[in-house]
Amino acid sequence: MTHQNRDYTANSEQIARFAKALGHPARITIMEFLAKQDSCFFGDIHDELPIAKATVSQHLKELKDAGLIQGEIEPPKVRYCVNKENWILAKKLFETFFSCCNNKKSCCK
Amino acid sequence: MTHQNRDYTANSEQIARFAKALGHPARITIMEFLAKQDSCFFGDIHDELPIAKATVSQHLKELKDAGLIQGEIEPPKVRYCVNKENWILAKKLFETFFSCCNNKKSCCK
DNA sequence: AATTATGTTCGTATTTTTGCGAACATAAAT
DNA sequence: ATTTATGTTCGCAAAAATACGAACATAATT
Repeated sequence: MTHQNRDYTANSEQIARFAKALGHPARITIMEFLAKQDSCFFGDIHDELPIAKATVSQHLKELKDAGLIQGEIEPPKVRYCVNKENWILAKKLFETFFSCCNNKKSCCK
Repeated sequence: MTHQNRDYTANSEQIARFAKALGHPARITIMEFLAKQDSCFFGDIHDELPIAKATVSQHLKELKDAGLIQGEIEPPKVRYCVNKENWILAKKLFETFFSCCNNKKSCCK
C-alpha cells in the first residue's frame, strides 16, 4: 500500500493544467478563433459562441489563468490575444507528450 | 444578442473531450507510463500514483471512456494499454490545433 | 449630469469531478 | 469449500466546473 511517488512531476502538472484549460469546446473554439488572427475583442468572441456573455467571460478567465491568453482594456472594449510564449510552451509539451509512441517500437505494439 | 453558432463543431468537441481526459496530472502520468511500454497491469499503474486504487480505477475509466486506453482482464489481473488508433487521432488533432501559430504570420504578432 | 456601449463580477443553482473506504466480483490456489 | 490476489463498483462527501441573469464598473458620448 506504499506509494512511490507522493506527488506528480511538475511537467505532468503543467501539461494537465493546459489540457484542463482546453477541456471544453467553448475554450477550444476561443483558442482556434484567437490563434488565427492577431487579436480581437470580447464581443467578437462572444459572437462565435452559443453561450451568455457572463459565461464567455468565465471561460476567458480560465484560459487567462492557465496562461494561454491575455487581455487588455481598450475602453470600452477588451482586446484579447493568444499568449504566444505559453502557447508555444503548450505546443512543445503536447508534442513531447505524444511523441513517445513514435520513438519506442515497444509502444502500441 | 444573436449567436451565429448554436453548437460547437464536432472537431472542437473531440479535441475538448481528449483534452478534458488529459486534464489531470494522474491521467497524464498514466498515459506517459502506458505509452512508454507495450502494456502493463493495474497494479503497476497504481504503484506510480499517490492515490487509492479506487481512485486509480476511476481515472482509468475516464481515459477508457475518452477512448485513450483499453483494458482486458487476465485473471486475476487487468492489463491496460494505449488505444493506439485514438492516441494517433488525438496526436493529430492537437498538432492541427497548435499549428495555426506557425502558418499564419498574422498570428501572435 | 445622464446616457450608452462594453465587459466583468456577483449570487445562485445544477452538475460534474475528485477522492476515499468498504463491499463486492472473479478466478486461481490451497 | 476457503482463502488469496487483484481490481471494480458502491455510497458518500467535498470541491470544482458550468451556466445564467442581474447588478455593477468604466469611459466615451450626448
